[in-house]
Formats: sequence, structure tokens, C-alpha cells
Amino acid sequence: MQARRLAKRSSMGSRRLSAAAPQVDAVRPPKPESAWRPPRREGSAVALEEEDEDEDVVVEVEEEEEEEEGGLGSAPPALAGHGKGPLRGSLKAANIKREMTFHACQQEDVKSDISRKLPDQQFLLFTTKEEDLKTAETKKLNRAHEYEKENTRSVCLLEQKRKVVSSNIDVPPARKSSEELDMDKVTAAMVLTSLSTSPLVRSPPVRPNESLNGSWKEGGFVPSSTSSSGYWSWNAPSDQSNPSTPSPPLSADSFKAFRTPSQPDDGIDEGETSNLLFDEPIPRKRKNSMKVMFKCLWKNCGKVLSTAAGIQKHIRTIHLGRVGESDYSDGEEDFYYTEIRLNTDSVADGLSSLSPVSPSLASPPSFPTQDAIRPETSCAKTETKAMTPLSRSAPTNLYLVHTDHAYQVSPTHNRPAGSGEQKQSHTVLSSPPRVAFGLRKPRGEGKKCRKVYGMENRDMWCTACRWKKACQRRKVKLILQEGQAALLEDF
DNA sequence: CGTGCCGGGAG
DNA sequence: CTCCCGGCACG
Repeated sequence: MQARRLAKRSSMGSRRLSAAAPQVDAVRPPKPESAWRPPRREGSAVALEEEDEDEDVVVEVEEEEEEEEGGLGSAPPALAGHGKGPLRGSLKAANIKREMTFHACQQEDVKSDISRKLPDQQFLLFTTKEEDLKTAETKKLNRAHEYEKENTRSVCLLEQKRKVVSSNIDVPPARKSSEELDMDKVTAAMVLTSLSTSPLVRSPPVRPNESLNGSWKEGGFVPSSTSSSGYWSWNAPSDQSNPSTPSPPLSADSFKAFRTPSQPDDGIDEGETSNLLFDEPIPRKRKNSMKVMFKCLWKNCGKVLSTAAGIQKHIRTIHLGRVGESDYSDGEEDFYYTEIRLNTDSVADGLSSLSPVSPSLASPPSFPTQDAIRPETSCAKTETKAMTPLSRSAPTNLYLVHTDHAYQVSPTHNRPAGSGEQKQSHTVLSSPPRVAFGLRKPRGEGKKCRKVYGMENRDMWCTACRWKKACQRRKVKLILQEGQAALLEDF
């Protein structure tokens, strides 16, 4: 069957590009993948190209996100818009209720205080009016006692205000607004405090996390085929059973412990990475000085370095195991890292310096509303346990990125897998979490398989590329970006 | 014009 | 499903 395909393809090759055809025929028959190692690539130039691509993608996605936001009439804006009305209303109602309770029980107190309540007379009137509307029936009966009652109430209110902060803004007195301010301050302070003091991954509602992680699995990367070939999936369990997996078969937490000491050279580590990723899209809101980092995409290795060279070296030595040839690059590393950018002076900076998890603390409340918008929500749940403590804020990102190159990785590092073997992953991936934007996808620019390997090495392309479908590498990137953008929507 | 990839067809 | 390609849009 392969023969058939080969024949077909080679004939096609000759049809399409006469120049390349001979080569292909010469190479293929014996055993194409046997010496699998990308023969030669554009080397360093490739990396640069990649960056450009990234930039494009970022911009595109951002625009799209905004579009969608408007289109869906998403919840957050709406809330912001109408929020005041209902909110205030409910507050008032609450006040009134309290008032009523009060004058029921504090009659006598008031009597003694009556003299002092005079200055507050007008305030009383305000309150009264409101109450009139809502409790008309009660009033009818008590017409006669009304005045007295009101007095009572006012006093009650005064006292009560000390305990329960009333936020009734309709009343002019400065006293109130100041209290209100205090309230705000307190709230803000509390939020800040919780943010800054929060130790590591305090686990807020598990849900958000689940949905995020979930996005991963359905997003497709659990290759149904965990063939004996040592094909590696991201599925945690199968990982462990798989000896030939390039990365250590450890759960995320244990892995972290394991990894940290062994790779001390970089200043940034997983936790911060999360933040970085998290912040990445922020530039949309405030354009600031940006910093470009390079993140290792190897499974369970979120290593981030500030230079492409550095990350390449890291990948070569740590993951590809090419210690001796650490100075030589055939460009393969390019597939295992990605570029991330972050603005250096945003608030996030401060946060990230405090603890790696801060964002996650802020996010929980917002997740529920978010679900509708977030594209990858549809994707399932997988890494939940494996990555719990790590990268809570950016789980999707991390793991999505991994997929990106998975299809390229497997044949390389496991064994010259049968040609049929290596074409598994794409299928699942190609059902991406519904692309939010309408028409055609913004053209993928940059390093596609075709460009990388050239027509001659067509069988090194990712499957999608071979089928003339959207290249996986790019696709995943898009998803990744979307995910990040979606996360940001919360803020 | 080269290229990415959507839509759809064949097996 | 996998495999492939026509043809269009983009740069």
C-alpha cells in the first residue's frame, strides 16, 4: 500500500516538479523514514521567520477577538452598562428592609434620642419617600404614627450605618459618600491583599481549571493510536507507560520538583511562564515596552529563555540529547520552542514577582461567564490531574503549544516509525475549537512544512500539509492565541 | 505567480 | 475514516 502511494506520489512529483522528481525516487524506495533527521533546513533564518509569523498571528487574533466580542454582545460589557441600576436598587431595598426591622425593635432608644435627630430631618424625608413606594399598605395603617416612626427610623439608620455600610447615594451628606469610598477602599484592599499574599496555587474553584484543561483533550490531542511504537501522547497515564517518551514520565508536580534543580540556568520558570503567557495579549490594552522570550515547548518543560539561541541550545542539549554538537543547529529546535512576548511594565509584572499564581486567583469568578465565549471550552478535559499545581493560569497555553509540534516530534525521537504511524495526531487536531471568525482564516505566513522541507521531502511534511489542509503548526498556534485572548477577556 | 488551505471527491 | 486535489484567496 505504501508502495502504491509512493508510486503515486513520485509520479506526481515528477509531474509537478520535474527537477525534484529524480531525487525523490532515489530516496524513497528503500525506507524513507529510516534515517529520519531533517536533512537540512534553512537554519537560523528559520527562527526569524517564525517570529514574524507569531507577530502576525497575534495581531490577527486580537482583532478577531474584538470582533466577536461585539458580535455576541457578551455578558461583561452588558453588565458593566446596566449594572448600576439593579445593584443600587437592591441595595436600597436591603436598606429599607433593615429600617423596618429597626423601628420595630428600637422604639424606646429612639425616643430618648429624638432630640438629637432634628438635624437629620431632611434625610428622614428622603428615606421616607423611598419607603413609601414600597410599603404603601403598612403606611396607611400607621398614618398617625408615621412621623414618630420615621424619626425612629432615622435614628436607627444612623446607628445602623456604622455597622452596615449603606450605599444609598441619593442622600447628599458627605458622610455617606465617604463611607462609600471607604467601602471601596476596603474592597480594593482586600482584593489586593488576597492577590499579593496568596501563596502558591491556592486552589480556587476547580471548575475553571477543568474547563481549561479540558480544552486540551478534545482539542484533540489524545491520539487514539497509542501504538506500541512508542508514539507519545500527551495523555498523562499513557505517558507513564511509555518508556520511549522523550520527556520524563512524571506528573507535572513531581516533574517540577525533579526538574527545578537540574536546570538552574534560567531565571524564569514554569510558574512565571504562566504569567507571561497570560500577559501576552495585554498589549492590546496598553501598548508598552515589550519583551520577547522564548519558551520551550517540550512536554512538561516550560522553560523560558530570553534568547533564541539560548532556547535552541537548551532544546538541543536537554531534549534532543545532542550534547556534543551543541553548537550545530540543523534547525530542528525551531519546532520545539515558541516565542512569547510580554510587556515589561504592566501590573502583571508586579504580580508575577509576587507569586506565579496570582492571575488564577483573580480569574475564578469570571470563568463562568466566560464559557460562552471561550473557544476552546468545547474541548475536553485531560491534564487536570497531571498539571494541577503548575501553570494554573495558563494550562491551555502550555499544553496547546505542545501539540503544535507533536506530530513532528514523534517520528524523530521514538524510532523511524512506520510511515503510517506518524500520521495520527493531525486528525484529532484538525477539529479545532470552532474558529470564532467568519470567513477565511487569516492566511498563515511563515514556516510551513512545505517551505521547511521543500517539495522533495514531501513525506516529512505534517499530514495536513500533505493533504493541503491547514498546517498543524500554525493551527495550534492560533488556538493558543485564542485561548490566551479568551482568558484575558475576563479581566 | 507561489503558496496556504477550504471544500469536496474518491476509495 | 484516509488520502488527495481543484481552485480560490492572499501576499
